[in-house]
Amino acid sequence: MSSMKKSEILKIIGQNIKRIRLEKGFTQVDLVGKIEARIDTTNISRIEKGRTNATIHTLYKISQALEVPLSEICDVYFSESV
Amino acid sequence: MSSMKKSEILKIIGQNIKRIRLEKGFTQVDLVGKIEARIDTTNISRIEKGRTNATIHTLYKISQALEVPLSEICDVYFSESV
DNA sequence: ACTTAACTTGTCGAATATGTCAAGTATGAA
DNA sequence: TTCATACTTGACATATTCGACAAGTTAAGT
Repeated sequence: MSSMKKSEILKIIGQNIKRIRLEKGFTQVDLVGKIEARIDTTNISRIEKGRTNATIHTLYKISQALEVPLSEICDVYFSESV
Repeated sequence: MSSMKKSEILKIIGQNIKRIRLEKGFTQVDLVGKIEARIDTTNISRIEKGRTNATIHTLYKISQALEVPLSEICDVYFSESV
């Protein structure tokens, strides 16, 4: 399990975001409202679905809205055997 | 310190990567050689310098080459007071 | 001074992320 | 059924990433 495919990474990131968002009881619209920086539900939906390879700044904005560290969103398993 | 500017985030991410890379004694060329996935030193340099808003997949590839979890690269301080 | 290695930076083209808008789906309540 | 809320998806325009190549810079060693 040395390196995951791109689609797998994106899916995991998206699942992380959706899981945290639901745990906190937020809707996608809530997230958009919580941050001054521009972002919209279309993109959030696509990221949660793993359909888009988000930039780190977009993920940072989402982490701010979710009130979690960016690193929590980026929590993808790691294997030492590269 | 509720939300950092885009340029600040990118700079921190870049510093993380460069610090880890140097700690491990790798050159940028080393990194490129360590992963089968295509990536080049031009982009690594720009990311380390905070000049480019990298996608999560690119950062993942770099994390693989650095042999650290993606979340370590994405370690940006978090403030509860959003 | 010269060479080499490591890194930076500019440019180019192709691919794609993002915001915006519109339309569609799903669910639940009245 | 009707309405509202939440989410998804497609299309479009704009901006930017990313790989590539070339050229420039910096630092260390001989």
